[in-house]
Amino acid sequence: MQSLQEAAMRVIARKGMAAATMQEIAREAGVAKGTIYLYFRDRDELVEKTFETAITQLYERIDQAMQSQASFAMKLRAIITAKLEFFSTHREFFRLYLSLRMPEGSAQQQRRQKRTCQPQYRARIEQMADVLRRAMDSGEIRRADPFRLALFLIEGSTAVVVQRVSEDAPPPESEDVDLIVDTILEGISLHPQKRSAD
Amino acid sequence: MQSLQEAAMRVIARKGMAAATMQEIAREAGVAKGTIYLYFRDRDELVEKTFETAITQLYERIDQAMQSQASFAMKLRAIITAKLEFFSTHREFFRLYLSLRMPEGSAQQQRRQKRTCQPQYRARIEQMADVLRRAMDSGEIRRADPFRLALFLIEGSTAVVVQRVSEDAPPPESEDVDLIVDTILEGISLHPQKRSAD
DNA sequence: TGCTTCACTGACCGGCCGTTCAGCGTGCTG
DNA sequence: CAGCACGCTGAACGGCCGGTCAGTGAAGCA
Repeated sequence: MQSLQEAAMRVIARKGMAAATMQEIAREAGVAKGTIYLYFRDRDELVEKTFETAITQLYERIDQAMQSQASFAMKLRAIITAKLEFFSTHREFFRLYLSLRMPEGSAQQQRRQKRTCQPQYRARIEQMADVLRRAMDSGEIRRADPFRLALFLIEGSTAVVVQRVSEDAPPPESEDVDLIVDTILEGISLHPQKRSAD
Repeated sequence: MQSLQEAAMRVIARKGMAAATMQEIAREAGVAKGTIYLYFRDRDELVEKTFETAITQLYERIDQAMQSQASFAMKLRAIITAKLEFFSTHREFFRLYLSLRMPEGSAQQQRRQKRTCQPQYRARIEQMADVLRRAMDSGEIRRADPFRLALFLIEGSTAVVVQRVSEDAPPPESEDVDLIVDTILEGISLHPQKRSAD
């Protein structure tokens, strides 16, 4: 049920994955603990389904952002913008996202995670790597290992989102988007002799 | 005791933070569970001390790398190299490092983490931000929020380390160092009209 | 050899939390 | 109104795990 997933997300956002108990999720949703088990087999399924519902929304946003742009630079900007915007309207989801990116929890939980959440994350990196690969082929960016570049880019920007989520009044999204996109595209070096031509 | 910390690190590397039980850490160290409590007050103290011992080594390496270099570009390269080298000889430590960077676990554990592990991580970002700030003042790099840049850089390179640690035969460190340093300094854009002058 | 010390042991305890299920109320049906 | 279906409840259960402490045995000593 919708409201159970929302409750789960809120509790996880507040307490963290490990400390979010079924009891508290039930209380947050205004039902008894047993009720959750009418809709989800166990805790893992609740968490997994909650993750999937939310991450699918993020992916749709990003896919959309990607397809509607021509040049690599514009695609990159659109992707980063979509990500920052998504997480500023879905702050609740962010902590769950962070927890499920990497394998944690008991061995049993890890097996289930491997089936669903991890592949989702991996697929997203592969997708970004593809975008990079195509941009390399078309000569828009220089050649480098696209998978590692994608990792660097995605995790770097995730770190900025972590910071934004923890701030009471984060700067406008466009500012952080500029910081990320400019750094990736142009780097941070100043070349006095070359730059004087600008 | 040394060997208890090493055992803890190995078990956490194998099973993950949440699934690493005192029982298994004791078995790994070849002692009884109760023995651990002769040297550490509780599980949290064991984990915390283990983390501190290892992270201090990493910091020493990085401090050393930083001080022995003049230009920002060389400093950056030295820092990234130190990080990659450290984690390829201390793979065991990496999973613990990942787990304690960000707050997780029960509310009680989080309080303890906040006292020791989190500040360590935060301090490292501040340190990097300082290096960036000085490079901006000296005109070596362009101006941008140094703290966010530091976050981006550190987490981006951590992501590359995650990948390296999971690979059976990662490429030589220098290759990944080049990828990271070049991306940060010069970006990934190709500017056909400008580059033709190279 | 008998006594003391002390590092170490591991069975046990208590609490926590995911999971279950007998039972309850509500509303519909005949 | 009796009978039934059904969504929901929450006390109880069981397993797990961190933490404890009475006990063990080896080593040192007189």
